[in-house]
Amino acid sequence: MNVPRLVDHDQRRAELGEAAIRVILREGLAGVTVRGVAAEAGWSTGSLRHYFGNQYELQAYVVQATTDTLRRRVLPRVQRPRTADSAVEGVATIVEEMLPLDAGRREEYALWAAVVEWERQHPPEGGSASWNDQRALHRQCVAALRGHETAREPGQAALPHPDAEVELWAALLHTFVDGLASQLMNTPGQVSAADAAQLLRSLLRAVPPAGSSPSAGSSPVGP
Amino acid sequence: MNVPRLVDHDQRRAELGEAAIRVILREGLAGVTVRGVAAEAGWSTGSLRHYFGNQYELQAYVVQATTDTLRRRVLPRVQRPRTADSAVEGVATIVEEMLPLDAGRREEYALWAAVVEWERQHPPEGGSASWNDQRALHRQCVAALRGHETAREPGQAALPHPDAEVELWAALLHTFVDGLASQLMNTPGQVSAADAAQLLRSLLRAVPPAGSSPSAGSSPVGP
DNA sequence: GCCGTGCTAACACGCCCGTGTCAGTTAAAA
DNA sequence: TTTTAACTGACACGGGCGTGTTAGCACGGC
Repeated sequence: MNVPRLVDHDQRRAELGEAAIRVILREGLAGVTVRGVAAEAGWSTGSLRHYFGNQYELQAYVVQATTDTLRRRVLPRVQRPRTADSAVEGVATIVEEMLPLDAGRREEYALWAAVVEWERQHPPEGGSASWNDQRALHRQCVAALRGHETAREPGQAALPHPDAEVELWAALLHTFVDGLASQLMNTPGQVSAADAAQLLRSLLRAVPPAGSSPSAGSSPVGP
Repeated sequence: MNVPRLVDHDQRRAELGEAAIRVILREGLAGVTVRGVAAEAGWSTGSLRHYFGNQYELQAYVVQATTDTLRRRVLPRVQRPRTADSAVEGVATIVEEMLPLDAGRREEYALWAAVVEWERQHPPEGGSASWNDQRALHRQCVAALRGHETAREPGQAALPHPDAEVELWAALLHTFVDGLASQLMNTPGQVSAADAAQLLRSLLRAVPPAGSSPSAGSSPVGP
């Protein structure tokens, strides 16, 4: 049986994925067209369609590739060891790794927003695995936050921090971070990076008010 | 001089605006095409283009009309008098008027998001009047919040609430509300309306921690 | 009744899109 | 060297888009 020249499909697809990411950053997810990505990669549409039969397949692959890229870029920064002056500063530096505070992180957030847009338009139907995976970025962050909160607090390391309370604080922080990111992306100039950093620290100082608990409702947010 | 039949341009444009709003709700701002809006209104493209020479003019008008519609629908609800059991509940019911907690408010938020998207793609250049106007929706809410905070707090009505502190709390709440709205729109099912209501009240209970101030930086957010 | 202007709607042009088809090319196996 | 299957790239089709043009229509004034 003859075996003609064979190209590494996975590598070609990865190459396509990088080109598509450039297209997303330039024109958004709607700009990820068969013709557009092929041109960006320097191919013809026929060649591209030999690897992706559909525009749907192309976009689905690109979204998955973008997800992986983001995980590889953001997670190490979030999880890298820190020597923070205070618990507030420690958590703040973690959270800031995911906020669009400079050009690089703005790119990352734009990519993430494109993934969210895709998953909103194409609900995962089968299993909720996909965007749960996305959310894991924030989720894993607030988990790290929990570690910082309970472990590194110098003065009150032994204070009772019931899981429900920490869970609530994490949910509050998660939501606040979403809002901060939304403001940084949608209305730049209205809130600067420095403003965002200050606001974040203000919230971190305010939200676990040392003694009094914010009276957690029974599981205020889903798993 | 002969004066043939004359139609009320403003009324026709308003009619077009309503059709365009339906299109936005169905297909998003990108669906606001000359052909699409004309078909939605039951006109021909030629007729439409007699009132709007450009797609740009059409979309600009639609965005403005949407802004006005939102103001007319949301502001009265925000400003209506309330008899709240507590300050937290009072502010919560105000803020909830702007959160996409049911189908109607989801529609309003989708329209508002379309306006924000437009203004992000077409920066106002001349003056920052336009989206400042948009932001005024939230802004005016947090102003109402300030009134509630200082006036209606039963137990500690005379406590010193320096303007800088209230300003900071308002900014924190504003950002939190943005995040809550973003989560409700982008990942429904992840956080339900009831979850959002609970989270909001948890934040309101936590953020002004009765006595200790969150140590406001000098003007943490712009005007 | 007639006119002329404002309005209407149909068509045409060029562009970009997704998709299908298919002759040509390439390189590994025989 | 020949074969052959995988790969390439160009073209065509249908459709939607923005926009320009233009013939026809309606109706207030004469």
